[in-house]
Amino acid sequence: MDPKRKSRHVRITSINSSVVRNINRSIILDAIRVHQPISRSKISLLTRLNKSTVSSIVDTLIADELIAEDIDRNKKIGRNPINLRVKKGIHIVGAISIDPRSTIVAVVDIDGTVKASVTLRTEANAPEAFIIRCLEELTALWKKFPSHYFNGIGITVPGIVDSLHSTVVFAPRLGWEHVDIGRIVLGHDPSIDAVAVENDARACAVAELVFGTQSINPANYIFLSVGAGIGAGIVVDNRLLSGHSHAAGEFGHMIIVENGEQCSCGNLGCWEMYASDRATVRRYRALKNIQPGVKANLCLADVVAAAGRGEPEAVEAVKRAAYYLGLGISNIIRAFDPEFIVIGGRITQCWDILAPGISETLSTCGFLGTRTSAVIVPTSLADNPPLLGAAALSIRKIFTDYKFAL
Amino acid sequence: MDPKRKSRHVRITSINSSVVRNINRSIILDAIRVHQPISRSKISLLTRLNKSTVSSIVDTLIADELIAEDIDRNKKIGRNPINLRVKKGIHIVGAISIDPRSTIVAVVDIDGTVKASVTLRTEANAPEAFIIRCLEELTALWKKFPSHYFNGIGITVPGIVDSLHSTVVFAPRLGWEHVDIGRIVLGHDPSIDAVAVENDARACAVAELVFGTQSINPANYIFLSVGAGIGAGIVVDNRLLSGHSHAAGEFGHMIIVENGEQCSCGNLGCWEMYASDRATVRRYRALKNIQPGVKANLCLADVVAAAGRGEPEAVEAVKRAAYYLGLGISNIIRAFDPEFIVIGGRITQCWDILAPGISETLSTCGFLGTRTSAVIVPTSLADNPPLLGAAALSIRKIFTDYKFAL
DNA sequence: AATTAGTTTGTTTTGCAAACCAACAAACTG
DNA sequence: CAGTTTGTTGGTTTGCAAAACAAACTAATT
Repeated sequence: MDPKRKSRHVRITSINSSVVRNINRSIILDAIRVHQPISRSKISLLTRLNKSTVSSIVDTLIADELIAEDIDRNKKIGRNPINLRVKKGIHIVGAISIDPRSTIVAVVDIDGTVKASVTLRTEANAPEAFIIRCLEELTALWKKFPSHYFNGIGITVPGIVDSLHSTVVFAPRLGWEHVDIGRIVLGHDPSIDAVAVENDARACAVAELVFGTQSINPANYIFLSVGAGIGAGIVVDNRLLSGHSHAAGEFGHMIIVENGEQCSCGNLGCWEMYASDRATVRRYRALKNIQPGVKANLCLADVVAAAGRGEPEAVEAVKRAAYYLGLGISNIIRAFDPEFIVIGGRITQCWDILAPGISETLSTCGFLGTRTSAVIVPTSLADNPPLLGAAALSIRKIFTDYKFAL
Repeated sequence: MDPKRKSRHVRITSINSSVVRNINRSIILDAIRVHQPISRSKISLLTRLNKSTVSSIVDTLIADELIAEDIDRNKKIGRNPINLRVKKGIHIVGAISIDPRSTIVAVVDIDGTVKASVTLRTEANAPEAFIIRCLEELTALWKKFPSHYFNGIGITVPGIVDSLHSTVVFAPRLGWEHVDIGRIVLGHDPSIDAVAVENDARACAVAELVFGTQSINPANYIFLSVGAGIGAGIVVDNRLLSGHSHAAGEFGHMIIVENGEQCSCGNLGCWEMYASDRATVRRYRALKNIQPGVKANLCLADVVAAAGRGEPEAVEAVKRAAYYLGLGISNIIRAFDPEFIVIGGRITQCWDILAPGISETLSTCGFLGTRTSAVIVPTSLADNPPLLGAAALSIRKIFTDYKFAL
C-alpha cells in the first residue's frame, strides 16, 4: 500500500480535503466489500458520489492492490460493466488469539481465509516473553508469503483491554494486569506499526460484521460469548462500544439473583454463576451425582456430547443453562434493544436444545407484551471465533479508516 | 437564519464540499457554545481549522445571528481578542413536555431560559385534539416574541418513541399507541418543519449535555429517570442510543429479582417493582402500617417531605429505594460502563439519604474489586427536566447539524 | 439507434499557507 | 515624560491546491 498515505486512526477535530478523500475512499472500498462484484457506475448510484470521483478513487484502490477488475460479460443491454472485487491473496494480516490454555497464531487473508496457523501452549506467567514468542512464530508463518502485503496484527485477550492504547488492563484468567502489548510488540520489532488488541468477545463482534454470513445489519447487534465466563461485544451504529474504563459488556458479573451464589468477584448472584460453562458442568455433575474429585477434568465438551446422545441429565443441564441465559439476555435486550444477539461458545453446539429454552424464557419476559424482541442466532463464524476476531481487527482497519456516523 | 441553507439531518452517504462546510460549521458553533467566550484564534487552535477558515465560518454564524461579537478588553499582552458568544434573545424553540397528569407548553431561549410557559391538564384520551391544543397554546406564546427566530418544536412523551419518524410507538401511561405526532403537527400547520419527538428520559440526557452545569464528558453517560417508572437516556460517544425498536434504556422492566414480585408487564421481579416512586410509597405505607384505602393519594412528595423532617419510616423507605436503585445501577454499569450516571426524579430531593445508600450497594457490587465505577450524581437541570429536554431536542439541532464520530 | 459504462475537461467549493494589517503592552529613547 | 520601537497576539487578505461535481465525451454492447 502506498506508504505516503498518512497514518490513519488519528484524532480528527475537523474536516479538510484529505479527510474527505479518506472517508470517501473508505466508503467506496466498503461498498465494494459488501456488494462485490460491483461496477463503478453502481457505486456512484449507491454512494451518490460523482462518477468521475468514483473512478478516481477506484484507481487508487487498484494501485494499492486492494481491489481488482474483473470483466465478465453478461447479456444486458448497453456496455458491459467492469466488475470490481476485493483482491484476495495479496493482503494478509497476523492474528493471535490468546486463551488461558492455548494460543493460536495465524496468517489470515482479508476475506477471512486462514492461510497458515500454529497452536502454542499459553505461558501466561511471563506475558512479555510469551508475546515475543508469538511474534516470532508469526514472523515464521509470514515468511511463507513473501509476495503478500502485511497489514498489521490483531490480538485477542480474554479480559479488559484498552484497545486505544493496546494494553491489557486486567485479565484475571491469565493473571495479567497492565500488560502493554503495544509496547512489547514495538519493542520487539519497531517496523510493526499496526497492532490492534481487543477483548475476545468484542473482536468476535467485529468478525461477525466483517466475515459473518448472516447479513447482519450493523445498527444494533450484540455478540454474546459464553464460555468459562460470559462477555459480550456490543455494536451500535456500526461502532463497537467500549465504555469509559473499557469494561462495557462485562455481563458475566451482572447480578441476576438477589443474594444468590457467591462469585469469585465478591458479589452474590452473578450471571456467570448460573449460565457459564462452569455452571453447566457443575449442574451436570450434580444431576449425575458425581462426587467432587471424581472425573475432575469433566468439561463442557463432555456435557455437549452427552446431550447430543440424548442423555437426560445432560439435556437437563443444558436446558437449565438456557433458562438462565434467557434471563440475562432479557436484561440485555432491555438495556440495548438490539436487533440481533449472536451467541458464541461451545454450548451453541447443542443449539436445538438451547434455542427453545432461551426463547421460552424470553417469551415469559416479553416486554410489555407487544414489543418485538431481538433475534437470537448462533455464531456463523467457523471453528475459532476469537482467532477470526483477531484477524478482523486488522482487516477492518483496512476497509474502514474512519468511523463516522450519519 | 439563511433559508437557502439546505435541510439538515438528511441521510449522508458520502462527503462533498457542502457537507464539509456544514460539519465544520457545526464544530465551530459547538466549540463556541462550550467554551464561550472564545476568540477566533482560540477556535482555530482548538479545531485545527485554519484561521481564515474560522473567520469565514464565523462570519456566516454572525450573519445568521447565532453568535455575537463582544469586545472586552483584558490586560494581556498583544491585541485584545474579539470574544464570541452564543447570541441570546434571538433564537427560540418551542417545548412541550407531556406527562400523564399535566403538560407544559413553553418557549425557551437557546441558552435554556424558559421565556414563557403554560401548564395544561393532559387529555390523553384524544391525542390528536390534545396535541393541536398544545400547538395553539404554543403559537399564542410564540406571538409574544415577534422579533425572534422560531427554530422548531421539541416534544417529550413518557413512553417508547420513534424519534426518526416523530411517532409515539407505545406510551402505556398515556394509553397511546402509534400516535404520529409529526403528521399531526404538520397537518395542523404545514409551516412547522422541525419537530423532534423523544422519550422523556432520553430528552433529559440531551438536556444534561446541552444545558447541564456539571461539565459532563459526553463520551459515556446515562440519565436515569426515576418516577412512576424507571427509564433512561443513554449517551455513548456523543450519540443517543435508541435501539432497534426504540426501546433501549427501558430499564424499568429489567429483572432484578428472580421470581420476584408480579409486575403489570407480566414479568416477575422487574426493577420498577422495587425502585420506582410507587414502590417507595408502597414501602412507606407498609412501614407506617397505613391500611389500603386510607390516605389513598399519598405520593412520593409526602415521603420526601417526611424524610426531610427525619421521620424514621420515611428515611427507611428511601434507604430501601437506594438499595434497589444501587442493585439495578450496578447492572447498568456492567452493561455500559458509563463515566457518569445522572439521576433525575423527585426522589433526588433527598440526595443526602439516597446517595450513601446507592454508593454502599455499589461498593458491595464492586466489579472485580479493582475497577473504578461510574460517578453517580443528581441532575443539575432546573425544576422540570423533561421540559428542558424537549427544548434541548430542538436546540441541539441548531448546534449540531451532523452527528459524526472521530 | 439506443443504452449503459466509464473518462475527460473545465468549474466550483472548500480549506490552507503565508503574508499582511491591527491592536495592544512593555521597553526603550531623546 | 511624550514619543518610538519592539514583541506579541488577533484577525484578514491573497493566491493556491485538493477535492468533488457537471457536462460533454468516448467505449462497448444489444
